[in-house]
Amino acid sequence: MTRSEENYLKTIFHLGSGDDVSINTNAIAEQMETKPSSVTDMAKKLAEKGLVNYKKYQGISLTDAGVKTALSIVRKHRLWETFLVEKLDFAWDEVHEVAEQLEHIKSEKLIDKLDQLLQFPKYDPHGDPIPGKNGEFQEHNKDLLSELPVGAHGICVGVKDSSSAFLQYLDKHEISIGKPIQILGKEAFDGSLHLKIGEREHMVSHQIACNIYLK
Amino acid sequence: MTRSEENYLKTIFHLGSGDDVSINTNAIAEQMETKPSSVTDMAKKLAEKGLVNYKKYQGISLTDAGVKTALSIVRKHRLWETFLVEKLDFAWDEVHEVAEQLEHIKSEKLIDKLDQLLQFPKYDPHGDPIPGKNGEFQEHNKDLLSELPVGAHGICVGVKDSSSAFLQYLDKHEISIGKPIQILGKEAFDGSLHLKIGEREHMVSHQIACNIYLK
DNA sequence: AACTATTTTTAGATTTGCCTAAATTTTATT
DNA sequence: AATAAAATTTAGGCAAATCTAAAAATAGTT
Ligand SMILES: [Mn+2]
Ligand SMILES: [Mn+2]
Ligand SMILES: [Mn+2]
Ligand SMILES: [Mn+2]
Repeated sequence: MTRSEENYLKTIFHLGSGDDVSINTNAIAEQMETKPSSVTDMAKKLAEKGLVNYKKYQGISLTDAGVKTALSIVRKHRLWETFLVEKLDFAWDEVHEVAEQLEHIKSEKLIDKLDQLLQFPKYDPHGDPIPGKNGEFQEHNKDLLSELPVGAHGICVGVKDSSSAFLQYLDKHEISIGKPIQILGKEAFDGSLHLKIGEREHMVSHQIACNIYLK
Repeated sequence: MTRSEENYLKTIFHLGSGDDVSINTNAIAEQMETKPSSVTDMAKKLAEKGLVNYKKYQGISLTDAGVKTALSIVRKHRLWETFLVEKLDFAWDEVHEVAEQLEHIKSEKLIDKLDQLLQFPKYDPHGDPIPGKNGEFQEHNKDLLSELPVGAHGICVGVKDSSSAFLQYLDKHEISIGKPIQILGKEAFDGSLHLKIGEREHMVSHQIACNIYLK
């Protein structure tokens, strides 16, 4: 399994939300910052190896073997991100790029030992579930802040957007995983929310609310 | 800097013992398990980038920039090996392969933080010195067991051969870094040594003695 | 249904790193 | 010094992963 193949599988997995939905060539190309023709080439190769279902012009989906492989890469990615934050004091907006590299290291023992060192974490620094050795994982049953009614309250358990810019915005406004959040009011005009975050009160735009998960 | 380029620089560095000795094309090819013609190709590329001195048929040596790059890769390799042993309970004969992959991860912050987590180690699990951020390192002033006279004693501070087979031999005979060793006698015929290792006595062949460093 | 726009695939080229086989240069031996 | 052996380089080619440009298929619109 080459690094490129692994990255394609992971991208297809994420675009399909793990289910075996059929994904567009263009969507994959955009996500991977490559050209559709390159995606077609790789689709053929992965189909050859039994990792994706591919019929010309019909889109691409992962086979069971493909899902299994994708999950093992996601597992590595999220374990490494957790390691970087927990053991090396990285901020949660600094880990993704490095984990993109580390996820391709080939050593079963390494990842098992890492899991053990971290005491078998269930969620990564962004609240995303970490698949176990056999691919099983527990997704929080969470809701987008933007979809909850006024008066709702809960604990922040994750973020949808993991970009550095968004995470730094959250840091600046002291929003982090584990923080209790209550919706005090909603602006009808633009959907912006009046929140109570811990002890403080804050206004956040609709766009922000669309990227915060509450439980 | 590609992974392949980094591996060539590291190999040239090791074959030249760090000095700017001129290395044979064939020696590099053998060490890297590749063909001499591939080495020639890479020599041209690295020379182009100012990392090696290369004139046709004259052998290859590292420039100052090349040494600096090689040292930074060696630093990463040895820090990762130390991490694997100290934090993930790998045996010293299991770390090299994985470190071969990890040494190519690109993140200055990662390696600095790893260094810190390990409390700035000076030597790796095989007794080899770990270069600092600026390439400086302290080599033990050590001697090969095979070159010491009868009666000599000291502490095992390193191994020359880091192969799994050799390290497992040492484990089996309870020879490890830090162990006191004394030469009780030497067999004139085959150069094998009668040793006191800790509290035990052992015979080791000349070949073994050629791969253990004492201080 | 016919036409247009979009998506997707094909064809052909490029780069990196490697290979084999042949040519060249250097080194060792008569 | 001539010749043989060994080391090294060149020439040409291949596979992976990408690209551009053109062709083909699908989807959307009058
Ligand atoms: Mn990530
Ligand atoms: Mn990746
Ligand atoms: Mn090593
Ligand atoms: Mn390497």
